[in-house]
Amino acid sequence: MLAVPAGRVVSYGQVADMAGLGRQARFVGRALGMLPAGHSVPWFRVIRNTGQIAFPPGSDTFEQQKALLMNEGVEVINGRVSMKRFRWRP
DNA sequence: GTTTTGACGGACA
DNA sequence: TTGTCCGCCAAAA
Repeated sequence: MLAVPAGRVVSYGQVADMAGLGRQARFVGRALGMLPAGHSVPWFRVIRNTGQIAFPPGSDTFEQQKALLMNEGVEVINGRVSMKRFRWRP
């Protein structure tokens, strides 16, 4: 499921692979953008493989996601999530 | 049926 | 680890 633990972020490819889509990460993004307003999917925890948010800095969605991630305890710097914390053990 | 864009991924510097 | 370039897949125009 798209249930990602709080304080943890997953890349689109991760979700795609988990959903069985394979390398269709784009499909995931499209599906998320197609989600209604009352969705129960933590889309804000879904970021790119590079650790950068899939939104241009300054966008409303970007700020929203950034705030949510920071709220979860994820370090968001310069519109980028410190994936060093998700690579190997800290 | 063909072309373009996209909430992307992986490799190289 | 971060930044940049190329390439892959599917949906929309």
